[in-house]
Amino acid sequence: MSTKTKKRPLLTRQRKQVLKVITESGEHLTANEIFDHARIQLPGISFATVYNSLNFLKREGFINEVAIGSGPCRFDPTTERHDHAVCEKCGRLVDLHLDIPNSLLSQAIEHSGFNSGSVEITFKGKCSGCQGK
Amino acid sequence: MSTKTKKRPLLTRQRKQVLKVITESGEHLTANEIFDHARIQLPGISFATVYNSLNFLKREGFINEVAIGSGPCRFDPTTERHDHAVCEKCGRLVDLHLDIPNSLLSQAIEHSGFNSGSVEITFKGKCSGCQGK
DNA sequence: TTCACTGCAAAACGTTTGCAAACAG
DNA sequence: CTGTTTGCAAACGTTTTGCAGTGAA
Repeated sequence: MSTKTKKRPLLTRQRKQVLKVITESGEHLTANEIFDHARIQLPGISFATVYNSLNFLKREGFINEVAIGSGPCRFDPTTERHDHAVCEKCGRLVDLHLDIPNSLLSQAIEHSGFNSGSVEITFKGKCSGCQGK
Repeated sequence: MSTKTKKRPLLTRQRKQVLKVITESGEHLTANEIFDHARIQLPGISFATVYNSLNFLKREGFINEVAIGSGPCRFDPTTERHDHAVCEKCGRLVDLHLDIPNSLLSQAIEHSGFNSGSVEITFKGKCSGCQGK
């Protein structure tokens, strides 16, 4: 209930660049890859700043983090609710937009005892390139 | 289609112990926690062997790996299809058994272009202990 | 004997942190 | 001036690897 001034978002040059890399890539990049790409236009940027920016952007809701297995996290510019397909063979990660029935959401809330939240589906299968194997 | 002898499972003492710890804990332990617990009954067991065993058990389908955020992986003795609820505040992880409509599975297959696979739901919300915050 | 598994230590990897300098308000 | 962010390097926690020794068939 405070009337104090909100902490403002402060999108610095570095943070903007990190966000831009993620948004424009069309993929789900790792922190390392984001660093490499960001460095092209901002040669002085450091690793720590990339991680710092990623945490900031995550906290402020500009991006999402996607964890798969024990490997590095990937970052997703799509913040609206959506799902993922992961290839069990090669680890390929693809966005999906599935229709979640309301019954499923209420079932999840009921079974977990958690407060209302969001549902995310991970579909594990074999991508087109790995089907034969 | 081979008629060759299958590689036998080879459940050694160490691997059995790791599996036992995971199965009997009722939680989703990290590799570190599994090591600590396994050491009680098998004092000589090493870290590397725990990881080695975890990879073996994973590969052979005895356990599943659950990744959340950038933290350590957790291990799940439930290998049948099921879902998870993760608390966004404290990271608590709970098993769920939700009814997945067939339409959702076929939608996932269709949208992804992947071969048939399995669907896993992650429900993100606030657990009972974190609701007020 | 043979071959896979274990234990140990060290390395590799991903991520975070401490701190001084740079910067914005 | 004050507080935040940056860059650098070093630390940290997690996971993997190399290799000699052990143990089971």
